[in-house]
Amino acid sequence: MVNDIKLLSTLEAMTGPTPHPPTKAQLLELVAALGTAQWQDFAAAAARHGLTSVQAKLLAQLKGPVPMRGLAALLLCDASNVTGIVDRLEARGLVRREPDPSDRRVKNVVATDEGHETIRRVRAEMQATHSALDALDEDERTALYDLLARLRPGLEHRG
Amino acid sequence: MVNDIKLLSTLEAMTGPTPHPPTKAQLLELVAALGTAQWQDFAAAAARHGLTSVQAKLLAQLKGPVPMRGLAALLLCDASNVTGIVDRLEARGLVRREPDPSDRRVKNVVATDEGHETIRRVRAEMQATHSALDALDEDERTALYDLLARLRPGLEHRG
DNA sequence: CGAGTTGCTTGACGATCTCAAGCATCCATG
DNA sequence: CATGGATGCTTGAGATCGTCAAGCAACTCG
Repeated sequence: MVNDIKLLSTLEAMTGPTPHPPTKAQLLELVAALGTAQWQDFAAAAARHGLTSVQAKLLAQLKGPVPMRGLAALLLCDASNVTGIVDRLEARGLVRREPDPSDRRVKNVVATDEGHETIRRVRAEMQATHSALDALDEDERTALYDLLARLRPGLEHRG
Repeated sequence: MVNDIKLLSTLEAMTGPTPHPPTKAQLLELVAALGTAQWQDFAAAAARHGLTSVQAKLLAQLKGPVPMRGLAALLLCDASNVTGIVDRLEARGLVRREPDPSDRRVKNVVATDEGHETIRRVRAEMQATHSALDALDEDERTALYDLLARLRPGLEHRG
């Protein structure tokens, strides 16, 4: 593919010389470092609102009503763990437990207005992440998005 | 920059049509999802070796001797927290505390041979991450590396 | 109806995390 | 040198997070 040569040289011109293609290990390390940095940015923003990162992560899942069991699946943890997290969020009025009309065993968790507003602010206050993305222009963001989208299938479908 | 147009069209040719540039929110969500997936891949690999993710993360920092204080800075947590984590790693022979020759207050933490070997295996067993990266060819990996490297400054230098 | 399954909670226990206190060691200033 | 203030680490209290086992209520199927 001839264009790939151009792509490579273009990027080298933008970012300084790339010492040949990166090792898989180097790429892995970079991905890990950025993932960690972004998570800490998220945790810090959540802490400013008196939330732990786990509480904020749970709150972020609540676009609609979600049963406890579903939250456990989303967070990849035991259902009994979700009970405690929701307890604390509910005690602060950020979340509500509603009975499921079609199955009386199920309790659906819903974010209150204050809950929605809080998680919206947390996302908005991830300054490090926002400013990092601002360093890219529109074409670069598109390129990044496409590359990351190609990584998704491999990472999500796991045992 | 004329070349960016070529870059964009090249990537579109490789990845299929992109429905216009992604929202910052979409990109953010994708980055978050992949960061989470990679972290869980890491945690699962660590668990197979009887390590918690935090223990594995600490072990991953030990290319050389690092004082307790330095570990606290790297992990962005309180020094008293590091004490407990190192205690448990030391009890399993993965890590050693050595006195610092130039400052008797300091204890340097060093990975034992078994510690190095364990973290090496954990990295090698991150199957989901490895197979995700295998989906990219060499030029794409280079492009991804360069784009991520440009994100680094914004994310790392934080207050 | 009865046996098995599923959804949630509870209790026990360990790991992680922070804060306040404490001890030993440095270091800077007099 | 002496001493007061930093600095590095540990300890203990207390909260959250995470798992597992056990229990109860409700659903499902025969």
